[in-house]
Amino acid sequence: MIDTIREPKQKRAIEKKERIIKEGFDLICKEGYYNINTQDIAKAAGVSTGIIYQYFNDKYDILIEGLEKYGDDIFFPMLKDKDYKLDIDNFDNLINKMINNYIKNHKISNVAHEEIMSMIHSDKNVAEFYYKRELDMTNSIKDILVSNGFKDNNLTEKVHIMLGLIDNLCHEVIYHKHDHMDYKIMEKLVIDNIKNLFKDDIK
Amino acid sequence: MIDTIREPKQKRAIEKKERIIKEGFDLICKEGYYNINTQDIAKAAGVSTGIIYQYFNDKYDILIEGLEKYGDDIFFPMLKDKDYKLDIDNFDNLINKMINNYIKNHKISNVAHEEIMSMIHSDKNVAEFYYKRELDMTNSIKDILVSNGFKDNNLTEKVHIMLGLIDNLCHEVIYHKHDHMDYKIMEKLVIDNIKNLFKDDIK
Amino acid sequence: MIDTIREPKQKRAIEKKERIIKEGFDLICKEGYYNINTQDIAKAAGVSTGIIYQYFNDKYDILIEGLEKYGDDIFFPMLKDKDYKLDIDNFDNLINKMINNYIKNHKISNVAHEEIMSMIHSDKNVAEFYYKRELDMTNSIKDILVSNGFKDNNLTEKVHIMLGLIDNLCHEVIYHKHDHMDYKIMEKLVIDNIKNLFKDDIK
Amino acid sequence: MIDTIREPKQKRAIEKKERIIKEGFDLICKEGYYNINTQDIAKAAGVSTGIIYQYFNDKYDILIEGLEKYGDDIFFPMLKDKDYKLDIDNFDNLINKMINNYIKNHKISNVAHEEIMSMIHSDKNVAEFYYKRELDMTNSIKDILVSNGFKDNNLTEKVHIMLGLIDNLCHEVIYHKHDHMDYKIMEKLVIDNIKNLFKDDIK
DNA sequence: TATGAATGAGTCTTCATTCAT
DNA sequence: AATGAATGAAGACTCATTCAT
Repeated sequence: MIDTIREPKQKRAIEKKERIIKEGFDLICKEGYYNINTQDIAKAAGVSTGIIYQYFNDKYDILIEGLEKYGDDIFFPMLKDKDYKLDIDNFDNLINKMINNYIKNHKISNVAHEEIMSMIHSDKNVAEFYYKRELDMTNSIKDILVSNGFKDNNLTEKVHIMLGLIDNLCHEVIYHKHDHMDYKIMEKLVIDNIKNLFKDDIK
Repeated sequence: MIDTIREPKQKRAIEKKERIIKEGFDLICKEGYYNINTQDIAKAAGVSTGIIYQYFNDKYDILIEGLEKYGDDIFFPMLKDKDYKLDIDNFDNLINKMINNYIKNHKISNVAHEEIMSMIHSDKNVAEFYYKRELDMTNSIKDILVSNGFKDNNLTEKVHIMLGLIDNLCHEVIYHKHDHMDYKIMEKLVIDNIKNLFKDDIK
Repeated sequence: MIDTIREPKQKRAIEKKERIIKEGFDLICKEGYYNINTQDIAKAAGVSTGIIYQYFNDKYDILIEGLEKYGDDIFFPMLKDKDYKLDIDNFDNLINKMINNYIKNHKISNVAHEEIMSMIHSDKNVAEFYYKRELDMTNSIKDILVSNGFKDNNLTEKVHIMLGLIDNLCHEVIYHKHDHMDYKIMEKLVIDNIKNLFKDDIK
Repeated sequence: MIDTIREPKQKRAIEKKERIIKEGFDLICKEGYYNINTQDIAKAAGVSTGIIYQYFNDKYDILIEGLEKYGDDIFFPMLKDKDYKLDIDNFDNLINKMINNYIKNHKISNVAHEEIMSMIHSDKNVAEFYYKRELDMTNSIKDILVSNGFKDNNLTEKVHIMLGLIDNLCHEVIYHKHDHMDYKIMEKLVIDNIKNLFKDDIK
């Protein structure tokens, strides 16, 4: 039949669509995609179930649009942070900033993080989104380094490894609670390692 | 609910329960927890749907028991590999062996890997299982190193970082296909990094 | 329910109502009453969904008004054909003309025909409409015959039977495709039969 | 996923499936396919909604299976009537018998008749079923005539026309109530016509 | 023990109709 | 008069779990 998805033009309608995405994505992140239903989303967004299907093809659509809209906030808020570019007076600063950012970030959207991470492993589109942004992030960091005088000697690969190290560290710090792991030491080791990684490129 | 779960005593009954765990876990890994139903599991195991509820509280139980029984095969097959302990004539060998193992392993149970990884991020019990085994693995490697003369200088933390590096590398190699990433280089960088990590401890 | 149906007075409003009837009836005929929705109709008519309910009580109303306005075009276009009256130089001509008309007619609005036929069998009002017009048609033919000198010897019944014969023939010719049926023969037989029917009345 | 339609093996299950078909088809015939829902059917059959989907792919399936099982009873009960073959002592008898049968038949399952007739015009599979059985009926009558000494001189076509005449007559008698139509006369005319149709073939 | 038929609450989605603007 | 956003009841269908045998 006729395509019934409407792109809202009016301000109120746009706000409503936004609200559905925001609240829907939020619920999905908090409770899990399979644990919430369209009625929950409608209720959370303060709309009727029907309206959802005028703005979205299906429940899955809400997830995807939510991801596009809020995914960066959860996974790569640095991508949006203009200041990021500026204050790399020394390398340690950058690393420290990144670690702190990652941790802060994980802590803020702890659950969301995990639920979406979950879908990265089970849903093609979510995975695609994530890996694309991960690459953006990698390139973004690389650019910062280059513009700070780093030699581009396999920089992409190095940055990618660095991000992995940081991500693992943060994940460990926040979730694992492997009791006998000394996170202060671990952080120091990771920083040393990153520095070693770039030792020949740094200006 | 009255607890009617029976622990099978007879050989045939035990085999039946095993079969449910094996086939059920297999299906869950291949298709995803939410994409298979108890009938599918029953059919695959060659039993009736009813019998499932004499051995398990619910569908979720099958996942958990499957994880306990087969989780190591998927995530940490090295833990069961006796030979692992023996042939570390030099450090490079160990690292190489681990990388190859990880990759082989990922490739063999690619889908299972991803589906369970997904649940690690959304299910507390699965996560708990995973992190516990990850620690076992860490300790196991640590023991190997110690018994090969490594100094225990924050060894736990170092091994953990190493495992993270390897895991990230392998994941990248197998899934990401970030086109412009040079994986040969990346592998070299990772190995160098690991060596740097242990540079003061190696005998 | 408060009766808020407005009979449009202004030219533009009248045109709008007409358009809803025309396009709505068209869609219903083409796709089936249950397969189109009011949004489809509104879109096809170039109006808003809301306005429909100012001119019609409900979706069903559109069908009925469409039927009244366009039903004859689909089922009994001869009723509107002025020339019909004139050129019956001989009886064979009339029969042939009718058969050809029926077939042409079926072919033109093939789908509409079937969809409305369907409703004749399931909807009282549609049935009523159809049978009334069928009677009009019968009487109209009867008048033509009488004005051409036929004796009125159970003419109504005979014309009715004739129309049934023609309708069946045409339906068979167009739809059935009963492979081993010889339609040329069938047509001849039907014509013979009709002639036999009127053998004592013809002038 | 795995195909879940079950063909019931146990007596009780078979009976249940039968009951769903019978009551479901009945409801569809009485109320119209679009006016009943699966819950109605389940309730009428004394089962749960879930069980329906173990025996049928969907609601539509019930219609089709009902048609296959009970369609003949509604449209062509003569096809099942063994006595039909025997007592054609004269032609008038056959015709009379057929007319009476048609009428009785229409009267018994009046509504069913109409609802299914409706679907013949809007659903391909229903149409296909009907036309196939109509042909069976035609051939069956033809065989009876041949075995009673009729010459096969375009017999198929003639029988088809005859059936059309009878069907129209009966339909008129039962539904139309065209007040000023004399059905006694009409019946006589139809019989005469049929006889004329076969005048050269009768023994 | 075991079967597999049966349950029915719960899911996503549609759409005639209403309502705020 | 007109718009089109919004409603929410209703529909088809699924599936973890229970139950009669």
